[in-house]
Amino acid sequence: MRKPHPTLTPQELAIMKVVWRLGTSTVRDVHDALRERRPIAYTTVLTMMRILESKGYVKKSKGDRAHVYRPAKPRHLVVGGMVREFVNRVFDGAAEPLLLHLAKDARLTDEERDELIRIIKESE
Amino acid sequence: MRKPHPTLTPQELAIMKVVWRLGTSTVRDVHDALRERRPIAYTTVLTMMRILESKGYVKKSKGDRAHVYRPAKPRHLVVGGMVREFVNRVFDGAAEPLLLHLAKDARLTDEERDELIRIIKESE
DNA sequence: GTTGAACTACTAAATTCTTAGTAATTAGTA
DNA sequence: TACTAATTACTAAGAATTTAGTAGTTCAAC
Repeated sequence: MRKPHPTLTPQELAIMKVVWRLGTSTVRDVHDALRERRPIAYTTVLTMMRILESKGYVKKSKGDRAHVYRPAKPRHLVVGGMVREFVNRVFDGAAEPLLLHLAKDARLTDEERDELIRIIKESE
Repeated sequence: MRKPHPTLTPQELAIMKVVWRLGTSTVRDVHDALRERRPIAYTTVLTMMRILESKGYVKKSKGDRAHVYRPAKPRHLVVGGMVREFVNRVFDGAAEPLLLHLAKDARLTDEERDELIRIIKESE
């Protein structure tokens, strides 16, 4: 009746950000990292890791004591998919309006502006 | 326990796209427009319109026969909010990585590229 | 070897989102 | 007036998402 989220749900993403940052992590590592920002139960993180594993976003291997997780898909690929999904859903697939929108009110440094212009010119 | 969607849910957005496009519409108008793309029940649209009204995205007024709806918030404002939420959630608030990502694989025409560069230069 | 801490598997419940049905109302028409 | 078509209000239910508890296992230390 209702479609599953086509990419990462908000909480899945929050977990994956930590997994990508740490490279290799146990549930405890991820739990510790998340708890710095908000209260969350250990078993909640465990459940999310299990879901992420079943969806193919992380891989689990036998560690010394606890299981060791590592990302199964590189960050840029997954985030790229999320960007594409967003552009499709909100802008009907047209990236340009979003680019314009961002370019207008993003606070960019001179260096960032230069780099961006360079990349745009290269992209033809 | 679970947070409500901070902006428009996917189906709310699909409805709002029609409402923004038509400017003034009845439930039937929106239903007809949506049905061109996918099967959906009249009462489903009705329910969504009621939700959108309660959330303040559309306004209802007495029409000749059916209620007449019109957008309560301009498209660019709502979409802007969605972009901001996305940037916050996925890129921790930094617009630049998203801009770079889009600039790299957006298929832009020469005109679009020029316009974009002009806007970036103006934005300092 | 027993105890305790850490960890996992399994289960479950609250909430949101999506979809739609049923009954009631309204207005036009035979 | 009685019937019909359109519309609305109310209700509901299934799937997805998020959160976490309970029971059981494993490993290390005493």
